[in-house]
Amino acid sequence: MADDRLSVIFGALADPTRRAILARLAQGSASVNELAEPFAMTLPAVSKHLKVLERAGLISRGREAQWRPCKLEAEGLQEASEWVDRYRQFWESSYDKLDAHLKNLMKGT
Amino acid sequence: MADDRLSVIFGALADPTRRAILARLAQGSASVNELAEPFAMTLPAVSKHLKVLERAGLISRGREAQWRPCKLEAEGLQEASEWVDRYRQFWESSYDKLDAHLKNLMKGT
DNA sequence: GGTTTGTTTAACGTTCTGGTTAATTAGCTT
DNA sequence: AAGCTAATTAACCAGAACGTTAAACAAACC
Repeated sequence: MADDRLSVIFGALADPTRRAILARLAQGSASVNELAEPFAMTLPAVSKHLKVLERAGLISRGREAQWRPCKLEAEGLQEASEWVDRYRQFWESSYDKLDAHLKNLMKGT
Repeated sequence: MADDRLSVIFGALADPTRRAILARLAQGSASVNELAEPFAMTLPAVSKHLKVLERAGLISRGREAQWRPCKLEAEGLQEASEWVDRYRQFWESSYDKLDAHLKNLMKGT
């Protein structure tokens, strides 16, 4: 994967485990063990995912005794959103959207 | 990369060449050769990128004589946007945002 | 039918990813 | 100091990603 900001961010989002970690962190900070718990993989694997997320600016890691609490970070998400949003006008006016809308109308009657 | 919808979409976006192709297609359909022109890579490489984008539902490809015109497709972009938007409330209320806002105010005076 | 133009497929090499196990670091507890 | 718990690092492996060149396919053109 290329190492420019957006590639790193989207690359980080391109994994279901990492997206699940973000979803979990949206409800509040958690330790590595807590984050790892739902997954059928070893701790080092999760640790690597966290490093990827951190590099992408999607999480940050603190330090509290021997725990390394992770929290969701706005920066990366915001950058991703800003990029995608540049295309919003495109799909909002697209035929697909119109088509879906029409189908919905017909289903309703 | 995992093969679930979102991973495929974000994976496709995690490459500057592919994002550049999407940016180009936002201004209208183009043939493979036209799309390849700005890049310092061979045609087969571009062809592969297009296949990735197609698989992600970010573009579609038609057929016109020996040309294979590509056009931007709303579907994939929309899905990406919907996912990211679930976190919008998060970063919009974040300290970072507030901080940036305050800095802006101070810069303005 | 042969050539030219546009594009894809095949085969291959290198680097990156995502996982493993084993060893290590860091900090608390006794 | 020894031992426990939390987490990371190191070394390794299989498979995927991204590029190459060479060959094949498709459709127009002479």
